[in-house]
Amino acid sequence: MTSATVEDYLKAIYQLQQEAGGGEPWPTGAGPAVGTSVLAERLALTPASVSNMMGRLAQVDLAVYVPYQGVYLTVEGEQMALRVIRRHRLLELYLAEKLGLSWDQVHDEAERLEHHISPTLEARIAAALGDPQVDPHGHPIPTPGGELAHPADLPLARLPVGQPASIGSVGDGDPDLLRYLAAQGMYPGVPLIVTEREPFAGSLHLRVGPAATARVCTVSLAAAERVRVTLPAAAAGGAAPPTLDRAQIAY
Amino acid sequence: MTSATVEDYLKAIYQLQQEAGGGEPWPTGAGPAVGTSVLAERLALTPASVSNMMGRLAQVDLAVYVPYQGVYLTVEGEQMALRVIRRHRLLELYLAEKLGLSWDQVHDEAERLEHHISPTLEARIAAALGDPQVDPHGHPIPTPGGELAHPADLPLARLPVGQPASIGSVGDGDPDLLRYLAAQGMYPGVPLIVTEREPFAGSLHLRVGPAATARVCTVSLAAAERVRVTLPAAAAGGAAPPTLDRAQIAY
DNA sequence: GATAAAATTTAGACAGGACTAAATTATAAG
DNA sequence: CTTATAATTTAGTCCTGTCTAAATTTTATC
Repeated sequence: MTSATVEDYLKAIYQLQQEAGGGEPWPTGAGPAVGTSVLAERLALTPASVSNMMGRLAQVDLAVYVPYQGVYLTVEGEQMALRVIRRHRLLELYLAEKLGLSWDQVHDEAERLEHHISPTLEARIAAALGDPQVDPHGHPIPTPGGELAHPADLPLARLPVGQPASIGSVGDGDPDLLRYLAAQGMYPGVPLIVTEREPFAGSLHLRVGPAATARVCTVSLAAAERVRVTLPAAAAGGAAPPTLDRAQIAY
Repeated sequence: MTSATVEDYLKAIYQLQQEAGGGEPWPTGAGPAVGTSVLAERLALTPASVSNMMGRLAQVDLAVYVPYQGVYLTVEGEQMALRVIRRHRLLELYLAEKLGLSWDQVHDEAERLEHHISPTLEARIAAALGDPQVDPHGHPIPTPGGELAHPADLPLARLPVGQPASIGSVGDGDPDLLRYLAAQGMYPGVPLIVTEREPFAGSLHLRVGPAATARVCTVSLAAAERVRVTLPAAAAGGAAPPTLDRAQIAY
C-alpha cells in the first residue's frame, strides 16, 4: 500500500510535525501530533477524507493515530516521508540546474515526478549534481539514509533591526513570491540587514546583498515570514547551514 | 478525463493499430480496428476491463468503438497517443544520454515518467537534446505537432541472405533482449548481412559491423523478429530513416 | 445452415480515494 | 459543572479502474 497519494500524506504530516516543532513530543518521542484540520487544509482535502486516510495509514503502521487527537509518523512512515522529500529536492535542483527551469517552476514539476522515479534514477540524479546538500530554495536534502540537516535559522520577520544575517531558505510553494524575491535579488546565501521595521506589523526595510553592492528594498511581513535567515557563523552550537552552489541556477 | 491509465490505453491502441498496419482501413480511414483480447494481453489486463474502458474512451470521443468488432482512435485520441509517445521517447533518450542509464533501463523508467512531465519540461528536454529525431532504440520521435516518421524497414527475420542492410530499430520492451543485442554490438545504425539461415525457422548467422571490422554472430529467429533493418538508401520511395547520433549513449 | 468454439460483453463486486451530511467528541465559556 | 461551539469522525455516495463469473455474439466447422 504505497501510492502517490499516501506519499503526499506522509510528506505533509512530516512537514507539519516539523513546523509545529517546538511542541511537546507527545506519547512516544516521535514529535508532536498533527491534527486533522490542519492536514486537510495543507492537502486541500476535506477533514473527512483525511480522517479516513489516517485510519489506513495506522493500519499499515506508517502512522500512529489516536482518534480526535491527531497522528504522528512511525519510524517507517518518517523514513518514507524523508525519501519522498529527498527525491523532491533532488528533482528541484536538477530541473533548475540542468534543464534551466526557473526556481518558481521547479516545485510543481517535482511535486509530480517525486512519486515516479526509481531508486536508480534517484541515484543518477544525485550523482549528476555531485551529491548536493540543498535545493534551489535553500532547503536541505535528506541523505539516502534519511538524515536531514536542521539549520539553525529564523524567519526574516523576526530578525532584529541591525542584525546582519543571510538568507538561508525561502518557501518553495508560491511561484509569485519566488518571482518577487528573485526580482529583489533575494536568493539563498545573500546577506542582508533589516534597517527599519514599520510599526504595527508593517513592512520591513532591508539592505540586500554584500555591503559594497547592497540594494535597499522593502518586503511585506507576509513575505518576510516565508524567508528564513541564518546568523553569521557565531559561537552557537547549531550546525553551520549547508551552502548552495548557485553558479548555474536560473532564478 | 485524462489519466495515466487512459494514456496507456491510447498508446497501446495506437501501437497495435500500427503493427496491424497492413490491414484494411475499416469504417473510416483511421486505420484497422484493434480487438479486445489483443489489447488486453498487451496491457496485461482482462478482456472485461478493456471492454469497459473502450466504452468510456468512446464516450469522450477518444476512440470509436463498435462492440464485438474492436476500436480505433479518433483524431483526438491519436494526437493524444502521439504526444505520450513523444514524451516517452524523449525521456528514453534523455535518460540514456544525459543520465547514463543503459538502454535496457530507460523503457521502464520512461513508461512511468511519460505521464507526469509538463509541456514546459518536455520542451526543455527536447531542447537539451537538440530536438532529436530518434530514441536510443532507433524509434522515431513524434514532432510536437504530432507528426511521426514511418521508416521503410523490415524485420531482420525477413532479410534475404546476402542483402546488405543496417539496423534501424530494436524492440524496447525486453531488457534481456537489449542486453543481448548490446553484447553482440547490434545497435541502431550498425550495418549487417545475413550470411546463412538455418533451415526450419532456425537461427540466423550474421556479419555485424562495418565490413572492415565485422564480427560474426548468431541470433535466434525470435530475436530477429524484434530487430528491424533498413536497406541502403536505394531508389525506393520511402523516406530515408532518421539517423541516431549515438555518440554519448551507454548501451 | 445448424452448431460448437472462441471472443466479447454484461453483471456484480471490490479497493482506493474523495465528497457531503449527519452524528459524535472535545473544548471553551459561562 | 453545564452548555454552546468547534473539531472530528461516521455513514453513505460516487468515480476510476480492476476482477470473476455468467451471458451473449461471432466465427468456424461440419
